[in-house]
Amino acid sequence: MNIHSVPDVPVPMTSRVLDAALAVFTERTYGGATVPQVAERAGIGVGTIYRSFAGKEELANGVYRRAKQAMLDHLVAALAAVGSDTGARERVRAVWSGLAAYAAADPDGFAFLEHQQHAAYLDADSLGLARRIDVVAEELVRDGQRSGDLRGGDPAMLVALVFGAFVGLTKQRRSVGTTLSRSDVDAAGDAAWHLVARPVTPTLEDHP
Amino acid sequence: MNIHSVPDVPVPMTSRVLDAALAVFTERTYGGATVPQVAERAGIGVGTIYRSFAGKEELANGVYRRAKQAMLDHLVAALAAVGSDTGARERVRAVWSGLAAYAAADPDGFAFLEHQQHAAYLDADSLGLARRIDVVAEELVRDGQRSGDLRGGDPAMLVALVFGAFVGLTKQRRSVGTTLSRSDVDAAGDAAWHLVARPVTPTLEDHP
Amino acid sequence: MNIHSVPDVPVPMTSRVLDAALAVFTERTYGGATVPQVAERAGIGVGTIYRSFAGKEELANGVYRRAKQAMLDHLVAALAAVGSDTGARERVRAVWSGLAAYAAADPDGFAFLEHQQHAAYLDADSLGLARRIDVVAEELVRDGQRSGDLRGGDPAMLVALVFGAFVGLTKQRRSVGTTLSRSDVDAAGDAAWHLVARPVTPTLEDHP
Amino acid sequence: MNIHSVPDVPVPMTSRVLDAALAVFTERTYGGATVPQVAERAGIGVGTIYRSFAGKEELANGVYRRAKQAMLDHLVAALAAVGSDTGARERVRAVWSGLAAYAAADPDGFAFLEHQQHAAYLDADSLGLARRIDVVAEELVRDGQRSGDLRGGDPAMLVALVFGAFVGLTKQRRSVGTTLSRSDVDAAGDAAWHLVARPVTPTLEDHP
DNA sequence: TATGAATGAGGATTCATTCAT
DNA sequence: AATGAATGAATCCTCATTCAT
Repeated sequence: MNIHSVPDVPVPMTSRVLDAALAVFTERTYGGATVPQVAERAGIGVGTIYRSFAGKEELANGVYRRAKQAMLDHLVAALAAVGSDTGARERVRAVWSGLAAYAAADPDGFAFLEHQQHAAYLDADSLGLARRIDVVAEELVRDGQRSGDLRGGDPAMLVALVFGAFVGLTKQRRSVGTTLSRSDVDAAGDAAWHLVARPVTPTLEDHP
Repeated sequence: MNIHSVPDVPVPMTSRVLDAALAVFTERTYGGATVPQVAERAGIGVGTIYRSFAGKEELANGVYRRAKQAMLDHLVAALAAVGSDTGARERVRAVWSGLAAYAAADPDGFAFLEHQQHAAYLDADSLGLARRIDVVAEELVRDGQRSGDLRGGDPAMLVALVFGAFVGLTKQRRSVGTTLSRSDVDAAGDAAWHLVARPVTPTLEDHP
Repeated sequence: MNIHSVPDVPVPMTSRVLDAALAVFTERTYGGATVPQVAERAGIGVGTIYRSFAGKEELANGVYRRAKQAMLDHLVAALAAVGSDTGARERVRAVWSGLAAYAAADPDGFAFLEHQQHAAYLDADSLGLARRIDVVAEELVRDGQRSGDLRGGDPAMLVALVFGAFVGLTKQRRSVGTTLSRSDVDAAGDAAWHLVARPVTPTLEDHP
Repeated sequence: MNIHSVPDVPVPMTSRVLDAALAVFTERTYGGATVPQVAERAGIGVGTIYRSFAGKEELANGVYRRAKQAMLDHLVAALAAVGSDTGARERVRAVWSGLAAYAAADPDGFAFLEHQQHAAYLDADSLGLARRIDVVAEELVRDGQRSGDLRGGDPAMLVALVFGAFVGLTKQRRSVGTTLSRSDVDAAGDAAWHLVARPVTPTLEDHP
């Protein structure tokens, strides 16, 4: 039924609630969503939600955590696929593809993660998970900078630029109602590579 | 007091309300903000808000419109400053600086505009304004593509990538609590240029 | 301009306010009317109302009192016109015509007086005035009963029946949007007379 | 508990709310009543009201409809009791008794129906019901006029006179705090009969 | 004197949460 | 375990009243 479900296995309650909550929170924002709306979407009674989650806030943390973890899993899987001894370009490509894979597999999850102001309800665990993904990405950038393949500057900034570019892309696609094709992803990924690649022709300017 | 105020002139009610609403909406999201919170922030009574705005929704449209217009003004001003006969690189730089100038002058406004799900309350006028800014940017990209300075592909996609990169940058800075320095902006702008620049034939330079 | 105004004399503030308040209270009920609505109807500022009346409640008492007094005046005038030495039939006719004259001259006032639940805001003076009109009518009934022209029973009850019949008539006419013609009034007045007239011994006439 | 309840059956929520709303609306007018007042009277939470009724307006329609229907039922029952082949006098008596029976069984309902300005919130269904009761009464008058038992004139007017007289009676009784006794009703009903009866040729009796 | 902007208590309505079934 | 009726605090909004102009 969705990225988080397994065929032929009855979807457990918690998962159904998270699915519904993700859909509703994504569509209406945490603050704009109501628990009854989540219940209706899940096809269950309101009270049932409270059997799995202490309240709306914990529910939102559950949604956030599951999505963030899935995104991390996709990134890690994409990086693992190219191996750890490839060049920076391959690894950036892998990251970009990993993001695309997750965004394709769980568009609502991706969109939800991009909402601003999660701060109002995120707990320490959720924040820690968010931090881990940043750390992975920043480490990657540092590696690339060390090898001379990536441009210099604050790794966090480069990560933010690439990640932001990808988010911008998905947002635009969402606004026009289309999905990213394989070639769109590749074309944009190529562009994103140049965003962080050590500029060519720099030979003259950088080291005269 | 803020980007929208003029020294030594008493701030009109509407403006005070918009200022407060922007701050509260940005901090807590439209759905998470309450009208009393806005009133308290503005230092006025709740009822006073309803003298200037028909309701929370119209208030949010006012906030959105003012911010979007200011962003557009900054972009137009930055482009006007470099003239219309400059090369693509100069113009991309101008756009990037214009965004930075607006984000620096009105950080809350910039952040608010980046919120997702404005759709729940934006009216036709607001949507029209949003569209205008996109049109300006896309036209710029088309020009650059025609002259061969920018890479090919859907102009809207390139705009989304650049804009997204900038948003990612501001978001990251906000999360660590620092502001963008002039050199940060320039460094990131240089990176963003390569995001859209026509790639130098990679065969020779990259793998000689 | 209305029953309470005199030609060529500028309408004093208090009167304008009462006129507007009567119209609004009649149309929307005391509880459903707002002071700003009264102000707008009067073509004046809200604050101005509070220069003549301490509040909405006192305003309603003013409206009530003026209307009740006008009704009393009409009744007294009609009775005076037929003199005090006429028969019961003439006097009942006079009362009926007096009511009709007032209802014609000040339809809103008449309708307002018929609203239920004035009790929520009427003060002692207003209640006293209301009582006076009842006393006049009951005394009239008692006279007629003494002379043998009117049927027996609680005078207050007979008054209530006649008065109620008249109110029912005006209400029905209001609901269909027509006004009472002279002949309507007379026909209904004739019927009303039989309501209180001492019945002719039915044994002979009805079953000869 | 009231006219609408059945012994030994737990009063359903809707009914409890209607009972309370009737009491509060009757006492304070639709515009002057508040939903919390209704809730308190019903001994339930405010939110509970909104489970049975969409809002104050729909609640008022429910109250109106239930009362109007009950009044209609009483009239129909009273008419059925005398049969359709009786004379006009019997049928007028039946109507009068039916009104009295309803007013006795549900004084608040009767009083509420007499409020003016229901128009502000009544919906089409409620208005249709109101019309039905008028149609029944007018048809009765037309029958009586055809048979020569009732005086001529617009049937709606005669209905209005009789109905108005009854309303005047209940209003007066309410104001003095007493209830109508059987003999009061009969005495007043006799008077009301003469209100609509074809007058006996006045020439002989009045001026022999 | 007349005004109407400003106010905040109060009104209608919603919604997170509980708990008896 | 699951439900959804019931709740009342919290929300949006209105309006009687005040007061500086």
